[in-house]
Amino acid sequence: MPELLTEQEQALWRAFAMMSRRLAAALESRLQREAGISVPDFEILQALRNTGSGQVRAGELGAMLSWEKSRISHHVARMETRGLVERTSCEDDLRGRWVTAAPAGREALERATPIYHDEVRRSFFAPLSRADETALGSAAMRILDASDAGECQGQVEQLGGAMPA
Amino acid sequence: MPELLTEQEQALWRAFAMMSRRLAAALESRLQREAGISVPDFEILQALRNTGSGQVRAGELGAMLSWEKSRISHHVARMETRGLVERTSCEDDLRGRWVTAAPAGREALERATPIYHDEVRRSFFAPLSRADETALGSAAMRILDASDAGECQGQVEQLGGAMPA
DNA sequence: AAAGATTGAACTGTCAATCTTG
DNA sequence: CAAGATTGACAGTTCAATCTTT
Repeated sequence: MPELLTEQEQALWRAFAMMSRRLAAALESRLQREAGISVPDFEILQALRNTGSGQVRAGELGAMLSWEKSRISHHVARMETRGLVERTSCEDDLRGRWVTAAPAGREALERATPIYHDEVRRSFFAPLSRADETALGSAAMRILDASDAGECQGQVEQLGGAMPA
Repeated sequence: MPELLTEQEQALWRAFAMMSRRLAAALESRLQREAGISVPDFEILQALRNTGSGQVRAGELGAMLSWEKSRISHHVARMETRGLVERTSCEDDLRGRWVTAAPAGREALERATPIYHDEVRRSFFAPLSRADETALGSAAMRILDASDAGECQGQVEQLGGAMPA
């Protein structure tokens, strides 16, 4: 195992890691400043909207986002105190909980969506050529495939069908 | 600004974000499990070693890692209680603090280094072709350049000179 | 007053323990 | 006991306030 990375490889890895952190931070601060919500808030609200009924059980929400169940619970509880979502008990299975977007949550999502898309476009897509995009897509697919190895169903296939040619 | 991303673009961005999170999580859990330290711990210890004298002032450490000063202070304090680093006052400028690696910190770094490199090789480089590497490097450079716009001196040039052809 | 650093409060995410229902 | 979810304790991070030295 003592095969260390070359200088070139270390430089590439550091650049990749820094790019990732930078992009995440830019998105976070812009969403927070201009829409008053965090990226995790946004992801929850988006997942709720992507559900036809607008009602999702906490566990399923966790599966959609690949979050731990306790993270879902804590985060949804915090969002409820801020009036962004509501929680109600299931009738048919009293262990479960329905999570729904509150009016304020829907408004926040509407405000946040164009900002989110704009920031991704500016900081991620704008500097990339079409060739860069294609290459990034294939790289992401391979790395995710390798890390999957049997878990995390379907999140990768989604990209496979939608890749830029 | 209401120019939303296409489905393809959203899929690419999601894949990229998931890849980043997955890689960071894999590295974190492996380092924690097999070497008993976190990635931030590792970064601090690495930065201390990369300094010839083994002595760095807290502020400079923050500059090396692009961390906030309070983050450095909190993290180094925690590492000190675990016996990984030591802090001493500067003689010439009593406002400053020297940070040095303690013996346990140097041992942890030695243990962690091959694990860190191995994990980066396995989860990041192994799935990539040479073409993927080159493309990722150019993409990272462009995105970092765009986000820099005057700040963060020299972290990008480092890659420019060391890119895989 | 400015620079270097520490501190405390607030928030996020993780792990293990717990509670309730099936 | 297993499944669905909540809770509490803890580490990491940020922000603003503070303290000391220049």
